Formats: sequence, structure tokens, C-alpha cells
Amino acid sequence: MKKYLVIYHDLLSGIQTQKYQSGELLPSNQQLVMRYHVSRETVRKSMQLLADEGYIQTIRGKGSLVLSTKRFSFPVSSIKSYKEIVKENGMDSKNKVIKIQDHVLVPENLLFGSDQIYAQLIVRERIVNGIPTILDYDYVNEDIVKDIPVEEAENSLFHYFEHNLGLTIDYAIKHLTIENPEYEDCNQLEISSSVPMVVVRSETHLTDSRILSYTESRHRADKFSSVEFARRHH
Amino acid sequence: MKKYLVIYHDLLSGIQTQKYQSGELLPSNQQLVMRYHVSRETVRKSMQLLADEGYIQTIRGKGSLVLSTKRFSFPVSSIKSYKEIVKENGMDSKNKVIKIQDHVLVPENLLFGSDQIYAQLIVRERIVNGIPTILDYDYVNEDIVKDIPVEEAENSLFHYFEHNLGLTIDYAIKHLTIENPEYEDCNQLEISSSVPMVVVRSETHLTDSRILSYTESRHRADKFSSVEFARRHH
DNA sequence: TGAAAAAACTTGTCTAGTTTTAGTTTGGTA
DNA sequence: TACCAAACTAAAACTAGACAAGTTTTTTCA
Repeated sequence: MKKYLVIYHDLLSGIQTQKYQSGELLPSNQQLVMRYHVSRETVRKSMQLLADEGYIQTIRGKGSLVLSTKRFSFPVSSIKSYKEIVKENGMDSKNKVIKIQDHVLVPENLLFGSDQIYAQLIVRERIVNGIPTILDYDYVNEDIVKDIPVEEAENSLFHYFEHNLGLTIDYAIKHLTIENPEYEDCNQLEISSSVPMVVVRSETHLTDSRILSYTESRHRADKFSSVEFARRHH
Repeated sequence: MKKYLVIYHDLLSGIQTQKYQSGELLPSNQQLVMRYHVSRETVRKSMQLLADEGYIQTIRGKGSLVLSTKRFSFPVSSIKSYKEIVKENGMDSKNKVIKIQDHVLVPENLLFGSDQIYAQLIVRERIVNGIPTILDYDYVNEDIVKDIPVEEAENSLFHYFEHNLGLTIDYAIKHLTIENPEYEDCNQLEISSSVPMVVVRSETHLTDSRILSYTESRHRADKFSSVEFARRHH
């Protein structure tokens, strides 16, 4: 693995296990240079990543301050699989595949101007702490992935793409709106039509910019919560 | 200004003015090294910023691809003043100060566990395309900023903090939830109580990690739209 | 002419330094 | 004791290279 990622992951797990507690300083760049036998630029690359993601705040002349750890959230501005979110937040969650359908045209309202393609549709329900909370519609580009096994969809599509197929997911564009529930929402999630839905529509891309999938994620608004970290560039 | 930011801003404005169109490649690292008389690492830092923010996709062996430009949005995962958003999106918008009040305790539900502080409260209404859309409650830390002039609040608080007071805003943590409207929401925004509200509560920090302000931003959900770019780190 | 090899570019990672900027500590002086 | 300046520490920005790993173009030769 790349050196700067090794250091990044070491420090991150140190923060997550509270070896480095919030309010404390991380080891200085120079200390890490000696510990890992790398150049300072490499150490700084790791720090940059941690700072971008809101884990630390570097202060010139002082050191790198560990910020207070994040609270539970559905992340809008990072790419994580549902499995990863559940794991990070220690949630009790189940994943139910409702439907898998081959060779479906991706609906117009998910395309945002891109070309229309055929995809494999996977509909899933996320049950968080016993409550059906999210309905997910994944349209996976059939030029890239074919015949997704049900048990993989039940587990994690991202994990299947990355580990079994060797694909590298790189970036996504997400649109978030609030909408009235459809019949399907009320029916599947067992809610009244007065509960609004948070709808996140996204395009997921590979490193070569090809579109891997379109996703529509429909959340009960009353169970929706998102925490975002943002940094200002001057 | 820092060299890498000069290059970053040059390239960004080139993308925004369509001098570099989406689907095309930016000038190569080497070309930029010669054009700006800087080292390659400096050029790469600029590219890194553009890639992080979703403007380009770098492809090894090929170059830096310009991605399709973003559509209108209220950004959740970046720190921008309302003024900046309006400008970027060419919106017609008015800003009305409703109330300014000194020495107010910041409400518990905005603190997320931080210590309680006294602040100057500024309540504002954002009128987008003639429709009252957003209610903003800003609680500005009175240890840092005192006596904000009404005309500055009418214009842009961020601009006042950064340009008049020389403060450097650095990062923010934002919590997004969907809630039922309060009486004040319906009254000020002239909406029925059946329109849900998108509520964004945030802490804004300075470079030294001190909290500059707490903000509660209440949006009519039917007028809310957010586009986010997310990159996966491997 | 066609295929393979080589050259020329591209970005990615890393090194080992220098100079600048900004806090912290400390020690002397009024 | 209060305060200022100097010394110290640590990160920020930058430089000038090296080599790797891809892509594209050109050349070579069978």
C-alpha cells in the first residue's frame, strides 16, 4: 500500500480508538518522519487527508489538533456503502432485497442529462433498529456489471464491485431533495402519506469516468439525519 | 497570494468561462510548470484542489479531464456565504434583516455538546426569485465579534468577518434534518404548516478552532435542492 | 503494409532539502 | 511584576529532482 495511506489509516484508527483523544495533538510531522522512515511531504499528505475529512485541525507553530469525533449520520458528501455506514455507527441494520430485474431503462429523472442506458435494477429495503427506513433503487450499468448475485446485493453492492470484480469506484454526484412519498414508499416503509421523503439521487463513476450506476435512495424524513464537515479554501 | 491558489483560481475561472470545456483536458502539469515558473508539486496541489471539488478528474497517463459543470444547489458540504452562492448561480435574491439582538444565550439544540456561550443574534430572511425561502438565525460569538452593523448583516456576514475584521473562517460542521415548521416559519415565509422545513444547524470555526458562530438555517423543503460531489479515498 | 518496439508524454509517488510564517517559551529589563 | 524581544518549535509553501505506471505517437523492421 502507498506509504501516505498507511500513515493515514494508522492515525485514523488511533483517533477512532481514542488513542489520540479530541483536544490532544497528534505526533509532530518530524516524529512521524522518523517513525515511518519517510519524507515530510509524505507525512503531510496523510495529514492533509485527515484535515480534509474533518478529523484534525493543523495549527502552524503548534501541531495537529484532534477534533471531536463525528456523530451518527447518513453522509451526503462522501461515498460510503451502506454497510460501511452501519459499521462506523454501530447501528443494528438489516438489508432486504425486494426485487432484481434485468435490462431496464434508467428513468429519465435519474439521468441529469446523461445518455440513457440499460441497467440491472436492484430494489432494496434498509431496516434500521427494526424500523424500515430507506428504500434503495440501484440501476447498475449492464455494460460494466452483469448478473449480480442476490446474496451479494443482500450484503453490499460496493463490496461486490470492488472486491469481487476489481472495479474502482471513484466519485459520485448526489442530488438531495424533499418530496412527498409515493405509494410504494408508504407501502414498503409502512408510513402515512404525511411523512415527507428525503430523496438522494446519485451517479456513481469509476476512475475512468464511466458511469457505474444510478441510485435513488428514499429515506423517511423523520428518521433522516446527516452530519457534514466542510472546509473553506482561501 | 500563494502560488498554488493563483494557479487553482486561474484554472477554475477557465473552467467556469468554458475556456476549458467539459470533456476536454487541462494543460499538462509540465506546461503549467513552464507557464507559471513553479515546481510540479505546486501545480499538482492546484490540481488536487480542483479534483477534490469535482471540477476535474485526473487520469494517469492521459491528463486532467474537465467534468461537466455543476447545477444550481444549496451546498451542504462546503462553506460558502449566501452571497457567494447567489453570485455563482446567477440567482435573483434579496436579504432582509429581521432582528438583531445583543447578549443572547445560544440555544441548547444548536450547541451539540459544546459549552454554552453568549452571542449576538441576527435573524435574516432570504428572498429568492421573489419568494421568501430561507430563515437564518446567526448566533455570533460575542467574545470574537461585537456590534455588527446592520448594513453588513444585510450584505454578507462572511464578507464582514473576513474583509473588515481580518478573521479567517476555516471549517464548519453542519447537521441536516427535516422538521415540521414552527409558527415563525409559517408566518415569515408565508407557507402553510404542511410544508416541511429543511433545517441546517452548523458550527463555524476559525483557524485556531475557536467557534465563531452557530447558525440555524431553515429552508422551505419544497424549494430546497442540494447537489454534492463526493470522492472515494482508497 | 502491419505489427512490434521505442520514444515521448501523461499523472502518481516519493525524497530531501530550503525558506517563510506563526505560535510558544523564556529570559532580561524597565 | 509586567512586558518585550529573542530563541525555539512546528507547520506551510515551495523546489528540483527521481522513478513508476500508465497512454499515445512515432519509428523500425520483418
